[in-house]
Amino acid sequence: MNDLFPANQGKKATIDDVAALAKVSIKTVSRVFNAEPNVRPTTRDRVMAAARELDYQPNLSARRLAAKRAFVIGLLYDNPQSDYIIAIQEGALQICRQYGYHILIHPCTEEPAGLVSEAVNLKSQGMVDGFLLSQPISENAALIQALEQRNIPHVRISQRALGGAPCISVNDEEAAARMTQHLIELGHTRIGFVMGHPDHGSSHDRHDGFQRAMAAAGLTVNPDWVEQGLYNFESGYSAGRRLLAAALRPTAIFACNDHMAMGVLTAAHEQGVTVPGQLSVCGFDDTPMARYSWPPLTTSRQPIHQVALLAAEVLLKRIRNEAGGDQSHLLHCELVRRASTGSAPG
Amino acid sequence: MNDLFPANQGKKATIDDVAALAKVSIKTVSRVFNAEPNVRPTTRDRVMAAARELDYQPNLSARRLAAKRAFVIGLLYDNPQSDYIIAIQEGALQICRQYGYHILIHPCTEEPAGLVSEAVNLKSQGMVDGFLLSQPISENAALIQALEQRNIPHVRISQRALGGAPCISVNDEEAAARMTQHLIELGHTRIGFVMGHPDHGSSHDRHDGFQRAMAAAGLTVNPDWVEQGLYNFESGYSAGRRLLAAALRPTAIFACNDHMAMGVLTAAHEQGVTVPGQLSVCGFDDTPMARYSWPPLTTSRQPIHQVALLAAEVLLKRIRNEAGGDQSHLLHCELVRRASTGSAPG
DNA sequence: GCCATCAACACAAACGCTTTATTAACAGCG
DNA sequence: CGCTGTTAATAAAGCGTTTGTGTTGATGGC
Repeated sequence: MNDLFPANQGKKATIDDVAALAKVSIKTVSRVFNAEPNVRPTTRDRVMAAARELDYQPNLSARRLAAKRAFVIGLLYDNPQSDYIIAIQEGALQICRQYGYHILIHPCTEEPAGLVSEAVNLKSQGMVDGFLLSQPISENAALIQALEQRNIPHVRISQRALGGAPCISVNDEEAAARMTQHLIELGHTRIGFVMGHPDHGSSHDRHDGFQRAMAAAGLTVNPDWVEQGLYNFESGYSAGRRLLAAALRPTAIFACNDHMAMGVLTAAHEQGVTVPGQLSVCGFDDTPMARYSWPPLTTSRQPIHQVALLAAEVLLKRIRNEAGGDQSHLLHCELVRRASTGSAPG
Repeated sequence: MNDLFPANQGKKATIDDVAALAKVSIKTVSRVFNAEPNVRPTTRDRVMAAARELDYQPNLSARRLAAKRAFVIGLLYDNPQSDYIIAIQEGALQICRQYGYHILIHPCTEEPAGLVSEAVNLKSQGMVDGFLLSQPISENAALIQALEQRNIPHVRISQRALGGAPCISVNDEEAAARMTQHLIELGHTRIGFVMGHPDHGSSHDRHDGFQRAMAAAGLTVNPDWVEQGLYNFESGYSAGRRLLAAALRPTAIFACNDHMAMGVLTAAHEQGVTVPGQLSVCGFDDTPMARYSWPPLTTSRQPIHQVALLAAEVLLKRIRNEAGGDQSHLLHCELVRRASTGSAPG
């Protein structure tokens, strides 16, 4: 800490102080701080020196008022999975810091009724410059339409194209097919599937991938072995119980996310079914939990961090009218083999 | 959606428009919107009606500049546990919304070197009005001192008193003693303990509680059965392996948090030690994961949500100079019995 | 009926920056 | 050397609030 006298006489320096000390007009100081052209290097240095000496910090409120920009992006989400949200927050923040922006979080835990007006107000009050929409709220048509109609910059993290805004997607279909193929390669033919929440686009994509891989291997999907889940532990648990209660039960269960896979594992443990001896179980997402379960869960790792980086970058470029502010991106998952999947019994 | 023409001719209404329509001065409009006294009810109604008609939204940037308040609080944290942070964010946000404030997140994942100046800048730039400090950064002496020295409002979530700011604490010592007592009541006398990260105050408090309860029951703490951990799965796993490798091993292991308890569970599973038949395991925190482990984990539920509510409320009162802005609070945990603890064998 | 009191409101000056014109400096060119 | 065009810097006008100082009309005590 070399700032023994950081609060210079208790008064914060303003742009006028800097201009006076550097013997230039305030506009020139503004130019320097906004990296605008038409400033001679020598002048620039003089301004910077003066700013440093006065410990000058541009007042953000004033900048915002004058420039009509907030230097803040809003992060909208209604996903209850902490790990996912935290990863998105961290990734987005990493980019924001590079651009000198900040993040305002806006979880929508309650009914989405007031959500649209809340979001619009946030923008019209000058709180934020745009929004990053995480799944599944990024698939809310009313919200997207409202943002689009008012020209509010936004970038969506979603598997579904919706409106004209850029969209950062993960190829869930492909990854689910890859996972199914992994089970098939282990010799499984009786494969059960636990679907995710029907409102999430990802749930359908993963199901599609499963179906495609099964068909490609010439295997039939037994409808009795396909259960509807809700992306949470409880739904996975009850789906697991139902699947394991069948007269002829599957030798492998592919749950659409890790939480449900954990539920399936618990159902198996309760009934004394060994994993992966008698039953292989796999999930999706590679949540931290997947490494800590017993046995550790085979799953598919989403590049969440990468998604967040891209989403924030595209949004900021969009806000700042830079190139690349309208590009969508498609990312891929990575299969993570752990101990919960093994060769088919018999 | 009843706002078919929300953007009234595309131009946002200002306080002048409202004043003109209501036939009062802008100062009066300001009074109404800030709930200040000296406005006749009839006048107030006229202003509100005009505001509604024009869909007036006070411009926050202008308010901030003029009032020198940001209507935003910063949330500082360096805790890697997503569930904890998300819970804190949600609780704090709940209170903030009541007061019309917002939250700016500021995780400090890297070295805390620049942290102090970052935080101070955030305040001096007018980005935030104060800070909510979560564990363990709330125990960073340099940061606390800097905030205190510059009179930056802050509230700490921590077990350790530090400086003069209000502190929201959880009685970890008591809860750990209660948990230990639970094991003793189940007949255990050979009880192992996995400590948390030495930098976290909570780790020491929980250890103290354990020691106290053991002493109170006339049991001796075998130093061979006390392992140092780091509050993560891996450290719990290796501590578990060491404890289970002992010639005479404990019949119960109390891990200082759920992550480490999961590690102990995995170590037990690997060695074929049945839980809770041969070994009881308990954790601390009641993370969502604890419900989903096998067997479900006995743990101690921290009132995280309550902590966040209180912390935000005290901070906002402090910022707004209301009563209660200097009160510290101490909350209590709740023992959550699940299947991972049972009677001592033999 | 007059002066003090007070509620209710008007006016104008900040707040600290960006932005739009505008002027000054400076080069190239015939 | 004067003309033009470009670059560097200035002056002044907002941005939409809050806030301090003034002003007015109504109330009440004597």
